[in-house]
Amino acid sequence: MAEIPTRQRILDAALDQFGVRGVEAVSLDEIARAVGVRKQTVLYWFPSKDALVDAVLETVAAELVVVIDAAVRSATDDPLERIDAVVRAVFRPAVRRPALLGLVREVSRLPAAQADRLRHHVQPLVDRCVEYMALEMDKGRLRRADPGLIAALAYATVTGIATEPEVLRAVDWRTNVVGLRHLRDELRAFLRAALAPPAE
Amino acid sequence: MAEIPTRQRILDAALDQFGVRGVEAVSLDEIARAVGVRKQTVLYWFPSKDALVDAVLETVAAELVVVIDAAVRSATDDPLERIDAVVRAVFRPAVRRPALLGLVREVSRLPAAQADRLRHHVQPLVDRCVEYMALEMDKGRLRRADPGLIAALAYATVTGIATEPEVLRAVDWRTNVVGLRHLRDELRAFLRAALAPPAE
DNA sequence: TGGTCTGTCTACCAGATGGTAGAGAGATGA
DNA sequence: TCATCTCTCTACCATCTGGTAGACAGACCA
Repeated sequence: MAEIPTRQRILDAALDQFGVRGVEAVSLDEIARAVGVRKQTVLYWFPSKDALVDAVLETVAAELVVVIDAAVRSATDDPLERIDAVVRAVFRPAVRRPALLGLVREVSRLPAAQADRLRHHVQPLVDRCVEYMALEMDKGRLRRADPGLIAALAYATVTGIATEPEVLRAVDWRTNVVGLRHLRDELRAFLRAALAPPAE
Repeated sequence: MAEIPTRQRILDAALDQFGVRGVEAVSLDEIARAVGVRKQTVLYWFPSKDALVDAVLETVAAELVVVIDAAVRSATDDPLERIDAVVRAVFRPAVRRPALLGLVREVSRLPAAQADRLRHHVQPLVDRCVEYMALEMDKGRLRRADPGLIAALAYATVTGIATEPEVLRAVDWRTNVVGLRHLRDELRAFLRAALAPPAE
């Protein structure tokens, strides 16, 4: 069994903790402890906490872009199908590892410089998405609305439901396999209804 | 002009900071500074940081319950109108003061005891909402789906869009009055489409 | 053999953190 | 007048924070 290099293990642990508890709330000592190493080893691989945050953001952004890109490409031409494919692709990793989207959410609390860097990674994806939606609205295959805000709203729905298990507990939802599939299907139906053009 | 008592000013400042930056990331010193008082004065009014967090959660929960309750009562019988009324009622304070819903979101990072306390406040509201939705689905006035998950999804959409200004910036949205009204209307249309029964 | 390079460590440090102890100023009431 | 109560303060404290300096052990290389 090949062992995972220290640097990667630090990145993993940092992603989990930052994403779940927030960047400011997590100390280098805690990350080091989770990895089974001393704080100074963390500082050897990443010269400062800021550098570590940057690296984590970079990997998350890259990963998300790849997953979403693949999903978009794999789906049929129909926009509702495409959106569906993206939801299915993002849903599993996101719910299994709330830290992933949790970290994306964390951006709004980050200092501007770091937020900008992450945005820089994701912006092309967003732009393409908005353009695409505008086009499909013109074709009458999506409900006519402000494409930018629609994209933001869809994002908010998916991210919110994936990062707030507490809310799901409040409505008595179960975390098992059946519950997961049920949630995913409700999410897909919800988005589909929200985005489909009105039946004529 | 009557001056606001210290205790209240501490609560206000704490709500803003906790909601925007996260509970763990905010120190008592920072709150004290924002109020214009020493940390020990904060600790005089609230014997510990935990006690302060509890108090803030309590006031937020109470406030939200009142606002939502009033909106529900003021609307007509139609469920889509009711939901619309709630969105309109929550939207203004939420977007003006992102800390409000930000703090609700913060619950998923809180220790279990505090999360439970907040849930205890909000649970009756949630239960009533879910029951009501189930009823209206039976009447065919809401799209048939799992009422609990639908409630959670609608919540995720509203909270997400109100607490993540970064996302709105990514789609080039403007924070002015026109932008605000536009956003509110798109949000209402989005939810309406997601919740309305399919046109027959 | 000796020297350099890599990765982890121990030993610190200055500053911030949540919290305790108790002084002192002003109002209130006997 | 004196005592008490209410509120805010200064002075501390142990612990934790991100970060520096440098020791040390093993691998690689001449």
